Amino acid sequence: MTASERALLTDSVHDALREMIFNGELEPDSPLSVPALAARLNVSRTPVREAVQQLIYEGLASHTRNAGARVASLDADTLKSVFQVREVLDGLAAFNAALGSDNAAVAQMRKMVQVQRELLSEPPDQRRDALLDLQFHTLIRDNAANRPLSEALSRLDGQSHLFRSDMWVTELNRRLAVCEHDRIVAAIEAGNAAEAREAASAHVAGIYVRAQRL
Amino acid sequence: MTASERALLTDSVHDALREMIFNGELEPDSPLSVPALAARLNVSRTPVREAVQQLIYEGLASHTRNAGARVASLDADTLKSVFQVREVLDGLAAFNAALGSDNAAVAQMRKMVQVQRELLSEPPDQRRDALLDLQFHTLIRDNAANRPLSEALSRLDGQSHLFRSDMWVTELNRRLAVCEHDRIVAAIEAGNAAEAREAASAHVAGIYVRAQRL
DNA sequence: AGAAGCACTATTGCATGTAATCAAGAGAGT
DNA sequence: ACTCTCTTGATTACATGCAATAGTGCTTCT
Repeated sequence: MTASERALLTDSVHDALREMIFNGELEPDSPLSVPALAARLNVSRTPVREAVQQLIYEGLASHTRNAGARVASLDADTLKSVFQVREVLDGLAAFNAALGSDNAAVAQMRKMVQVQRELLSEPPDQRRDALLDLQFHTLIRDNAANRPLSEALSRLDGQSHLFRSDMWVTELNRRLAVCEHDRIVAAIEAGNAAEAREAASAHVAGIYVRAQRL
Repeated sequence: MTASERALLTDSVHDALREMIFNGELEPDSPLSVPALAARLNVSRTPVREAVQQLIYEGLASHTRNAGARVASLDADTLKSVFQVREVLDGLAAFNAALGSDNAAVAQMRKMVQVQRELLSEPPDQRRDALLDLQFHTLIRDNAANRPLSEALSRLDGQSHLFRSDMWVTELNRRLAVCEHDRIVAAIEAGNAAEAREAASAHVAGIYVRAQRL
């Protein structure tokens, strides 16, 4: 046993900042002042600086020379680009998952969709619903057995979730999402890779199209 | 004019390290000791540390807790994964480029392929040929008008070029590469997006398959 | 009033100090 | 010879110091 299993400070800070961003505690375009955050989180500037750089790398923050970083805000063009890439990569992830998932993994997917379906009868909760959706997509790409793919998708998902609007919680979209997730899982369970790819791509495209009409 | 247009030290170091890695000066699995590199490059440890972290983000180095970083080495599985993702992303880039490239861009592409064709009559030079190939692919994705796509591809290209073997310089592969590049450019010039995607995907797949039989 | 210049403050980018930690090799015991 | 322990040396992870720089608000001039 290597004694210290304590997490790196940098990573804790990174997680904390991610959380703040997704919470809305740090809104898009908020400045990310290293000294201020260091004081707020009771750590020195170094781990904060490194965490902020990770955010920049992930596309969750942007940086300008000698002017520090701010939380990224997605303009319409970038959003479109992100979803265009997700369309093919989520498709690929589903394709691979259809070839590689074992029964346990499929069962977990089914369970997640089931949870979402049951929540349809309850009032919408944007945070919760977005988190569930994120977890579902994460589960699929984890079964794609392709690390570079997972990492790329992870960044794109993060950027997607920067864009949070009321649209995500309309009844129509919640129902459609469950329906589309169902189709993806069914294809994966059947081992039908081509269908899984098509279903996942269509799902991502659908999310984007529905986001367009606010 | 904002006075100082001098590049950030961190970025210079980052570029220097990339260069060393692609040169073979730093071979895969070489340790990246921050103090040693700092001394070698005559800068303090901070910019080196940050540059190394950028390499890690890019997938050009890997890191283990309290043990520092080393230059990444691609095992067969990872290489396969990288190429699987490149297959769809380079396809998407070509698709977009076919829709968005202006005449000047197409002319530049044509010129690059022409240069490669002319070099066929000269003896192979792995460094030069790999660089040309990289530039060609970069040119196409720059015309895809999709920043997230470019960034993802940039990382994957970097990882691809970590894997450098004699295979790249066989006569057969050089000829096939020119031929395939030609097909891509032709499709882009014709504005035939579907064909461009297919051509680019096939090209990437071809590179991988040929790399397999060493 | 509006523009231009200026001093001030906060922050960055880089340098360096330091305790904790790990890898590696010497030496002792079996 | 083999393993185990311990020391040694190097390195990381984090803290902090500091000069240079960008933004901010005030003052002054037109």
